[in-house]
Amino acid sequence: MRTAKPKQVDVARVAGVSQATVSQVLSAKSDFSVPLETRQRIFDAVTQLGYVPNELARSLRTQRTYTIASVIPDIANPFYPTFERGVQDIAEAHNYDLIVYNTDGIESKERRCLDALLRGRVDGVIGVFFHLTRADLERLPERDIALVLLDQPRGTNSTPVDHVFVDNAKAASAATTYLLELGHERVAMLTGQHETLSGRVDGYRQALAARDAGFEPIIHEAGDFTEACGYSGMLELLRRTPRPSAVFAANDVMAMGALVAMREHGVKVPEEIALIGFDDIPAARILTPSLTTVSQFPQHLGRRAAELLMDRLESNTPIPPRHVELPFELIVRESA
Amino acid sequence: MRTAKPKQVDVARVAGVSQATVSQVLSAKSDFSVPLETRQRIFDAVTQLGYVPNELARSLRTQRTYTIASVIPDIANPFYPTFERGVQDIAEAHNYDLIVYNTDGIESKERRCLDALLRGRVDGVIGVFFHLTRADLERLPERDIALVLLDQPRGTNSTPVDHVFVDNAKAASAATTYLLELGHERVAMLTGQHETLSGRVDGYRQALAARDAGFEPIIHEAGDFTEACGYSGMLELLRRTPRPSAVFAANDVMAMGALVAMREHGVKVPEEIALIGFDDIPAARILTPSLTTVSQFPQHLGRRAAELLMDRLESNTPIPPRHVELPFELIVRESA
DNA sequence: ACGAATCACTAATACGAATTACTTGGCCTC
DNA sequence: GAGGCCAAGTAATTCGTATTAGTGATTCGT
Repeated sequence: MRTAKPKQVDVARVAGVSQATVSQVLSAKSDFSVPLETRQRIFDAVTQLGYVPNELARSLRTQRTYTIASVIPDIANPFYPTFERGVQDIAEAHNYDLIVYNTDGIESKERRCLDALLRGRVDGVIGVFFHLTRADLERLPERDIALVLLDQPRGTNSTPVDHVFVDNAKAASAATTYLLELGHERVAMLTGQHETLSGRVDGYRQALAARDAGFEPIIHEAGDFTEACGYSGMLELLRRTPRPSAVFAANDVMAMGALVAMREHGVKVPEEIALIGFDDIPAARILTPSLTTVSQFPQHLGRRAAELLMDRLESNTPIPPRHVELPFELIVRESA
Repeated sequence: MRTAKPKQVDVARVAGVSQATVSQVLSAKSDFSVPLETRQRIFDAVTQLGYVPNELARSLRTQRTYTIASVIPDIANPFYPTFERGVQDIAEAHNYDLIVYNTDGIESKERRCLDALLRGRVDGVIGVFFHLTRADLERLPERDIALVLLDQPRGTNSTPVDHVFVDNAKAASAATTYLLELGHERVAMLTGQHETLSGRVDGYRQALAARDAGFEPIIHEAGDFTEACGYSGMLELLRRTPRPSAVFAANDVMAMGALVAMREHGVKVPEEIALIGFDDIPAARILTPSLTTVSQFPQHLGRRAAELLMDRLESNTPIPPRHVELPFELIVRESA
């Protein structure tokens, strides 16, 4: 049986050349002249031994890992799989591997994750961070790890950090305005605690203010943006008198919970209470009633983020920070 | 400004010791005696310089990467995010990172993926492979890369490859039997081309045979197990005379498509045609009517697979191959 | 025919940490 | 006061590949 893990020296021995030559031929940089006959001997030795290069050693030497990381709250949140798929597709096309971290939006996990990322195993990071500060994150570019954030840029920054984002406030405002234009007189917002999606709440407020809605914002904060919270939050809203005539949920998952709550209480959607979500998760289209929602085109978002990262990784001149705003779209279906 | 990437030698210089000592102290193996005072000097130097260990170098030396890979068809298929989450949770608890590969169930991608995995960047793999042969996959353990397959074991094997699986045939048979027991006289199966989920078709056939159903299997193969195929496949089934009285879809995604098709054609579910899916994806519960389906407990599946892998990685004695069958459950909801 | 240029290749080193084998000095014991 | 032992380290090597600086042999130009 052949030796378990042949390396370049072994190939070299079999082919009757030096390890350096093997490296030259295999990495195909081609600015070295090696006659075809010798190349062939090397390739033969490679197949004979079943040689496979060791990426660790290569990466250590070249300082390139051809791996990127993506940091998200939770892959089980239906917004992210599509997003990840976008990232993957671009990464794969450039021959990069993808490491995924779930932070659950928890500070300690974000921090652990940052530590791991600093240890040199990835060339770049695409991330959603809720707790880490600008200063925390800048440690990445300081160590030559490219960074693309999925977030609205705050302030001007000099460090090379790219941002890809959808203007959440604008989008939320559009959704709210749509409800107001339908003639709703009490539009409530159903959101989670924590400022995570605060842009959406801002947009809701702005829309009410801008159209002089004639009622105070009704903002119900229920837990952590899960379906269960959407459910319980909606129950609370149903208890209010007067009931809201429309509900804008901070995301589709909460909207789903709200829908279940209303279904159980025999509340007709949209006749009695209209409902709008945010994200256009795959299930939104299939629900009954199908969910009117705001799409951020997650796959596109992922692709775009990955493209920025790839640009940065493959450019040999420094690139100034770029802020890419991507479009949203209000997808009108049955629920509002 | 401090130097961009301090290494152990830099720490050593500042602390006034040798690099070897720094390594000893930081890796905390503790069989070396280093007085507290020296340790403290080293830790101080670490914080002063902002030293972060380089995992690549460490991995090259120790032959451990603390990274595992998970190979799945498509993270955007709603079965997998939950599964991945299970894997992640266990991996994270053991301080392992996770690389995700999507193969789309395509042979070329599976092969590329295998090549990447052989390059030494991961300690272990959890995978779903449709095309690679036993011989292909055995190259992993041969190179000391642990392997857990999500698949029914075929034949006996001597190489240390673990299997975690749900008996698809048994589960499909249970679903079909349930429909038969409801009194359905023409139960059709809606599946995709390709043998991917053939166990489920087998189960369907077995159930019909076992109960002497009195009608020929009605198996409609439509494309690649996507919602679109479920939709078009269901349209075909609706055109048949007589129509089936119940449909068993090979997975929930197809069932969703089928549901849409029936909704559009005014077919009442389950009154006119009953519907059962497979997988219990998160949306199944929320659909109208909610979907009766077979759950494989994907998160549990992921956790179990990861646990087997961790066992193998952390044991220093060889472990014989293990075959773990996990339970399924027929979740009865409204659609059947 | 002589230096220059080119070809085909190699020796040596670096990447950053882990690890093994060894050194040094002090103390204790008999 | 010889021998042994322990504490507190260090020098040197290793992991597997990429890369730089060369080397000896041949060919070319004039």
